[in-house]
Amino acid sequence: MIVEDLDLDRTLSCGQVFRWRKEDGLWKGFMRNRPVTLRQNGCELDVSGDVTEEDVRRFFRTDDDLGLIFQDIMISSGDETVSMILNGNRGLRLVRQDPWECSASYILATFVHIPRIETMIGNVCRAYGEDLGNGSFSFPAPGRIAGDPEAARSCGLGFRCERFVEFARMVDGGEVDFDALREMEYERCVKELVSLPGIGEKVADCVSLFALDHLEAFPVDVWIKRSMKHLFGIEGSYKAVNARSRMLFGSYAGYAQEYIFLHTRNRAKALRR
DNA sequence: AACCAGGTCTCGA
DNA sequence: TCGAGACCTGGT
Repeated sequence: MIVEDLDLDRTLSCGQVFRWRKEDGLWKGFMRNRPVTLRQNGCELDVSGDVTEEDVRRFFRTDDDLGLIFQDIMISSGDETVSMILNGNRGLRLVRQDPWECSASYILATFVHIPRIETMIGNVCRAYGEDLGNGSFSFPAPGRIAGDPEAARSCGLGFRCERFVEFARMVDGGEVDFDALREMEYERCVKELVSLPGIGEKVADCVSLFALDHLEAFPVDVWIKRSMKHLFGIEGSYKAVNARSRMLFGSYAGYAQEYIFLHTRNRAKALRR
């Protein structure tokens, strides 16, 4: 299939997803919880796996017009540094993740390095998920975890275990309405999410942005915190940095966030040589 | 072989 | 609201 304005490497290695890997030129991961392999040459995208073209377009948010989004961010910020960062990393796209998997994963992503996050998620999939063959497992439905909370203890989740299980219970019990969260406005969505176990301001922003279509969400992790101070002189509490950044970048602040994250990480990598 | 981490929670000011 | 301290444990 043909997909414009998509750079697989930038999109899948900028830290928004945890279950994608590049193996000899091929990107292997999941869409709709099914194994998918991707190969890209320019605009041509070869997809193998039990998913439709529509699934792929939905995942990569191909309706998001990067040209328009860049324009909007530039009108809002009017900053040359931003322009350079956006154009230097064009093709990076936000992806649309499943809300349950996204929130459950980010609950595990607290106070640990990324490699360990991936290990924890892998353990959870192996313990509760469906065996899909070739050593790959699906991300388990919340009911699987709620039905056997003991099995979570051997997944190496540490102090996140309780939060993770309790959250799974609530989702399984229908206490979390992701569709409603998607429909309501960003600020209220965050407010609701933060009231759930294991979800603080940062995770709430990640879920809002990566799974619930709130493109103005602006997750502030340690890296973004440093970048915002360095590049734009924005610092302070989470709320302060989040609010000022959204003010600076506008309705698509979330896209700006991903671009800044990738830019900063690439620059840090280059600097190590 | 110690060290430290995509943050959340709790509590006091 | 804000800041400070505690927090499992495994990659590096």
